[in-house]
Amino acid sequence: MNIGQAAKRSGLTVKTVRYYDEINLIKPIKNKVTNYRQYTEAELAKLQFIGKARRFNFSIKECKELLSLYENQNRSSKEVRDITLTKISEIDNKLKELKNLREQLSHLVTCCKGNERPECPIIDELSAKT
Amino acid sequence: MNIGQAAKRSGLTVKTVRYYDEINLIKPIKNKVTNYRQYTEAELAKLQFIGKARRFNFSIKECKELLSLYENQNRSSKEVRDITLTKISEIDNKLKELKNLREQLSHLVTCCKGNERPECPIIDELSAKT
DNA sequence: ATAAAGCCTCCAGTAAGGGTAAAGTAAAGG
DNA sequence: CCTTTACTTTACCCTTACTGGAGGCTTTAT
Repeated sequence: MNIGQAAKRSGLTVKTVRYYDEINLIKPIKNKVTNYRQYTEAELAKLQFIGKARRFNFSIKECKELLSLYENQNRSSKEVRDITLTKISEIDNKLKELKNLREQLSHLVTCCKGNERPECPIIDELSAKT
Repeated sequence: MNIGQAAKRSGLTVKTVRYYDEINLIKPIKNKVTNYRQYTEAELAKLQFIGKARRFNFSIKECKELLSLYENQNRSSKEVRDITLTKISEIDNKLKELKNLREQLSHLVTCCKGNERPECPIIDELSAKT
């Protein structure tokens, strides 16, 4: 199938699918005459796989690893699990950081009157010498 | 003072300070002879202000707004507060999204045996049609 | 006098595509 | 058969917020 079909059926944009070809993630064969990309059902399945992995917040690099495990019948489920655990721990770090930020910002907000006057504890905090 | 001093005292890198000049965030005067950037104490204070705002997760664009409020003696604290509230709500959205992802991934991990065998519920999930 | 440190500009790269343009190709309608 | 419309191609610049490096001045220290 052409790239438009592959994109539609995978829920990705044509741009994205073309990008995945460019970075050697999923390279279809090309029609020698028209120079159009030709996607097989197997390649479509990989596009769908990548799309889902991306939605799970895996980076392209991680998607590449997962894809090679997906294609490898001799994989150990441990490898997949380890990548996932690493991702979870990254998410945990990000969560901790964001919670901390939220805490600090919301503290500042409660201190600020939010009126027409210029006095502002938020600005004061941002101006404070560390 | 020269850029090296300004960078050191603001806790930013020389590269970053130069970048802030380039994007018209904080533009020092330049010595006509040596072409060196010359930072005043007031500009240093702004660099410190930006540094802190960035650490609070404000984007450069938001830093620009905050900086103009910082410099405006007629500001209303409400404006500052509103920017901060918007930032908090963005953080909340991100938190929600990350918590959701974490939930799903950790569920998958508990389903996966993580052994030497190839059967893997994580791969299966990523392979599943939508 | 010379070497090291500091400064300058310009160029390229990062993640993961998005936007647009010019041009070739295909399919449908008249 | 011709035209219009839809699809595809490559190529280039844009995004965020910098970071790194090359090559070349200036200042400072020895």
